[in-house]
Amino acid sequence: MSGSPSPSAARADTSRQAQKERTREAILAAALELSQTQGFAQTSLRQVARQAGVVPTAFYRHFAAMDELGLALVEQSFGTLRAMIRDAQRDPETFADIIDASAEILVRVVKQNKAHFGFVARERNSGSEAVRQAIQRELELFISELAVVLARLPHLDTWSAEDVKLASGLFVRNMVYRAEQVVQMPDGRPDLEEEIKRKARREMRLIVLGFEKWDSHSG
Amino acid sequence: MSGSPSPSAARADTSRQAQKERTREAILAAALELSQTQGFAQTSLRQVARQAGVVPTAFYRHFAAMDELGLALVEQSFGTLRAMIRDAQRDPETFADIIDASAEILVRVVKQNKAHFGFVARERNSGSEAVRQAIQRELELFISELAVVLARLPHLDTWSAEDVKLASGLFVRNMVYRAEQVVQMPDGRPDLEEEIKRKARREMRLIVLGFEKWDSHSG
DNA sequence: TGTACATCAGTGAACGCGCGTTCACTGATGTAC
DNA sequence: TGTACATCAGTGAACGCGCGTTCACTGATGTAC
Repeated sequence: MSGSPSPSAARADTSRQAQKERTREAILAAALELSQTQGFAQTSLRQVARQAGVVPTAFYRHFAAMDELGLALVEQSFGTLRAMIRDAQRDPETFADIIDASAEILVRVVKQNKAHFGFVARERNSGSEAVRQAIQRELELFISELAVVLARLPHLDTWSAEDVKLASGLFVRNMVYRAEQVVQMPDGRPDLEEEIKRKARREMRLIVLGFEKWDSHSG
Repeated sequence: MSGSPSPSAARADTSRQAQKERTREAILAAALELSQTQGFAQTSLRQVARQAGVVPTAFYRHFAAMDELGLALVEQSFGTLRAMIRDAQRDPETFADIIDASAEILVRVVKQNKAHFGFVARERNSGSEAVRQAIQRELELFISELAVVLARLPHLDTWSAEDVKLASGLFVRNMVYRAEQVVQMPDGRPDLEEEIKRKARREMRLIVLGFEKWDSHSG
């Protein structure tokens, strides 16, 4: 009850630093929203400033150019992606099947973060050189991280590191594809959502069957 | 020897119709080339006209707007993609393994048509609404066409139509991904080229192993 | 607590530029006789 | 073949617009005493 905010915390609301951070967030949010409908490369500095509620020149207090903003959005987006994987790993096993759980989590998290996943899908192949390279590097890193998780599973635990990474790549790229579909899904269509989950599950099962046979081939 | 061109064929070089067609081709080629480095959406009508060697207003004799040009490029690109599949089907079986042949053909054809494949990869998720939808429709069609071919193969010949299409989708999407890599590959790096082929082969084999097991599961 | 000065996030005017689109035009190709 | 007229692909000037970037500025927040 008496836990009143400390003076410094209360002052943070109006401190220069806090205000600057708020403006920065507004710029990031504005760019992300505008990117959703017209793509980041077609989004102008002046549009971002207008949407963020600042004058165009204020932009330069936060980013040297649009490319720098783009890289910040890449970082933000992959933060969301990593949070999803952490989520999936600590999820209590309420699903009998890990594939069912993955499909559920994928669709739920992507739906909640359409802007970030859409940004990655769109700019992966079409962003500026810097943005594109940042995304592809992050995706490679992400595939390696998932490979570490996969390497502990039955069948895969005897594979070579390269084989596990190949499997991880197939999973991630198929996941990216299904995520693109979720992003483009119109609102209020649970039927489409179930259809995507169903397809994702069947694809994952087909790949896993390959795992099992590959295992007995080379193991 | 005496097979001289017919008068009408000779005149075609300077006929109004032939000249118009040549300009149209120049515009398409200019747009494709400019798209490669900066993306189609960032390519302006004036840039295209300049590169094609005509004045900006001449553009309107051929296309109502840039979007119409974009749709023409989608058509052109999928023509290339379909030619690749026909190529693959009538290829004499000089390879013991159909997977080896597919990897070879994929890399060879994509290398020869980097502009078209790059266009599809880039604009698939980031083009204008019209261009994006056209590409996604063509890709779906393409997956259905490949499904017809796959349905004749061992193991798959007993599958349901839906299962075959799922397998076809996995193949095509993985092919699209490896094609993106070939497009981005610097020239004169046969080592990278071999690496991509090798990975593509291994991925296809893993999926095919899934086929075989799925087969005995549900067949 | 009060005062005097420093910092710096955000402002607003101004610039030159490339853009898409309009319009009246030119002159080579095409057609009728 | 030669002439007179029609067609129409490509021209060139002009327009208003939004763009990225510069610059000197303002006034609230921060700091030293």
